[in-house]
Amino acid sequence: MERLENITPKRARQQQKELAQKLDITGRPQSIRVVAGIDVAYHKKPPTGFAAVSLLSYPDMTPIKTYTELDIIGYPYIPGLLGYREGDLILSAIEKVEEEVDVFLFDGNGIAHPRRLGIASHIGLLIDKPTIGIGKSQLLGQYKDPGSGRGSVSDWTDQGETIGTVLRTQDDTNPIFVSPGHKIGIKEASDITLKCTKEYRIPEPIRMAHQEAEKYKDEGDI
DNA sequence: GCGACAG
DNA sequence: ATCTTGTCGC
Repeated sequence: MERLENITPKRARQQQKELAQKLDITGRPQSIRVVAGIDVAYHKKPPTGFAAVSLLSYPDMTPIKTYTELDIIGYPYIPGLLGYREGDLILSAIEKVEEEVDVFLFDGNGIAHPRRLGIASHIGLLIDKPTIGIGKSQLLGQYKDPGSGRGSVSDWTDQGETIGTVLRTQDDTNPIFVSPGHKIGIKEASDITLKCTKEYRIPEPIRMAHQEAEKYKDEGDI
């Protein structure tokens, strides 16, 4: 099978520009019943990574099931090329999912990226499903501080174009950076993300995947 | 050239 | 991301 990680940084950046042309950032998923959160945890010794894909019902956020995958990571962390580092591992985990998933939430950005192809957009194109990128910090661009209350949003722009929203998910807590990955619009991505947030800053699907990935890490070495 | 840089 | 203790606050 095609190994996403076997590509030089130079070629990867060129490929990103091409793939970004195929993105669809309009509309919204038909009816949303199941959302999945994805996260990857790392071991230190062998560059080992653990991916977790947690499925939750929408909008109540009731846990359904979690799928995981463990493997060696063969690509370094290079800002802007996160998809090439975690892509293969994540795709393997997603292939195991049997249920129908309506939207995937990623730990990382969507079109809020130097070449408009953050990991959420990249994976979204490969699986041809709606995806949303959730960042905990600002990678690029500008924005006006949102209000201090939960639900306050502000446009996130870069190079003169809107790339997402800065969303306050809890009163008086740092906002999160939301950008559409693929097959979803900016407004829709922001609204869905807020509904996936309960009592914490981070959306439940991603919190669960994060938690599951670390749990799996403790248990067994490869 | 210099500084920044999701996870 | 990961390495790590205590500590302020609901």
